[in-house]
Amino acid sequence: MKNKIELFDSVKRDKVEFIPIDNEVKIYVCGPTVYDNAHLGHARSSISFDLLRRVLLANGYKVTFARNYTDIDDKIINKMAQTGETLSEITNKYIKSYESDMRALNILDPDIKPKATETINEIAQMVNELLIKNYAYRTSSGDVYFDTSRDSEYLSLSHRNQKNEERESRLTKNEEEKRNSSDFVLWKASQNGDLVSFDSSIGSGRPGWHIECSAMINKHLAHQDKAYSIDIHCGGADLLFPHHENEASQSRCATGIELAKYWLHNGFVKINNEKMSKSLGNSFFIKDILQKYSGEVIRFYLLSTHYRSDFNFSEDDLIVSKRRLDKLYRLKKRVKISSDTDIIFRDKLLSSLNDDLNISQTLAELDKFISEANDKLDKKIKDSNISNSIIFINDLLGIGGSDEVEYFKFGLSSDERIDIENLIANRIKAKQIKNFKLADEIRTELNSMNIAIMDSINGTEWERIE
RNA sequence: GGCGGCAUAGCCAAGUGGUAAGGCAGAAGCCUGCAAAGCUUUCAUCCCCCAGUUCAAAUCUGGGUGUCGCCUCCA
Repeated sequence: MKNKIELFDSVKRDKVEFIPIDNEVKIYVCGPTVYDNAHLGHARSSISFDLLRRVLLANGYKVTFARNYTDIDDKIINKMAQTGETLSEITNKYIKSYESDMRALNILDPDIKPKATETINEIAQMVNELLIKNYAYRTSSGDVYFDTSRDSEYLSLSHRNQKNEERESRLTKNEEEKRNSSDFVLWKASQNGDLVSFDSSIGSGRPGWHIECSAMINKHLAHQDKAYSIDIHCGGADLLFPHHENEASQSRCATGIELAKYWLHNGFVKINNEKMSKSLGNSFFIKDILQKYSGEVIRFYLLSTHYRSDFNFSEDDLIVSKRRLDKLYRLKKRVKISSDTDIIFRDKLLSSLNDDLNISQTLAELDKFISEANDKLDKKIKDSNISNSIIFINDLLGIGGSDEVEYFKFGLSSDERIDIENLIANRIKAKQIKNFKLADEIRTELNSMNIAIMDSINGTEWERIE
């Protein structure tokens, strides 16, 4: 018997009990379009659904987790025109960079990482299926559009109404033949001068954006004989419409079954209370922030706010958040890692996360655990569960797994470390001859280098502070 | 214009009917040569405003204000 898990389903707009379709939980996350480095918004999304995955695993579920790469897109083609690089040169570069960022953030690697360019056949098949079933039509240029008026369930995902969608009329030249303004492109036929095109059973061209996710899910994950193709479909809140609406619609029409049983969306990362985005010029690349703080510190910071809330990023708050993580590592320094399981603590951490990933309560339990563990160590009460709990924390939250000494020395060169160690050695000598004035001067000097020191019976420890 | 989110202490942030978790900062104490770290205690008579339902509301209902977002590519 599994514990009860509740998740907020964006479609039902309510918390609902999670009941998997089958023994194996199938999750699909909309991944990045690989035309540039990943920013903090990508980090937030990845961390949110990495937590979901870890929570399901900790509850004893078998999970198959897929995250795609959109590696064919107009923005990539624009980049090709700008830089003269080939499609794969650009996409490989940014996929590599993305995966490096994800590793730094301690994101579990997906089981499946499909690419649009490796799914062309399946995309063409699905488009063809939609054409045959008359859910799609060709325009004179050869483009294929999805006819949204043919799906009575269209807009049921995002709860919009058709009238308002139809008021829009921002049509490009190729879109003038659309039957409905909300119709979207499934396949763009090759035109003279196109930098990229693929041969397929429906002719030469390239896929539209939405169709790739439907095709990838169908190829890699989907149940064929259930009420839903997959259990959980995740992505940023900005993808709910039109991306997920369109995905759901075309999948429903092509396969006859609903795409996902649950839809989860994470909130935005904001800067100065505005959504972080390329167009506003207020986005931060993950790799740039990694120069200054470890991936684990960034992970912990982004993890600390509930995944559905908007997250207002500030470096000051990041530092405050780090101080909280520091405590876990100071505790880790005090204990030797061994084994055994504290079932009660484990259940406490997990039960709050089982309530729509309530991280805030989980972290309160974590703080309590650290405080009680320190108290026991102060009082020399033996508790073999402490070290084991730290291991569980890392399994569940992806924090606390680094080396506890190295953690406090992030970003310092070996020369700098030697200087610090020398100063500390001099201070210990001064203390031994009771020259406290000199000892305090050295401590002040270390403080000015952003180094904090802690005397203990085991000698002097030091930490880099922000 | 349509649809939606959010509004809790100096800051960050849980809590969706039973009388305000947790973290940071602040204050006091223990410890320390002094510190730091750690531990203990303390720190919102009140949850944007108004009205209503209820024995009881931060939590439900109605109205209002502010703010962010989706409706074009976006995690």
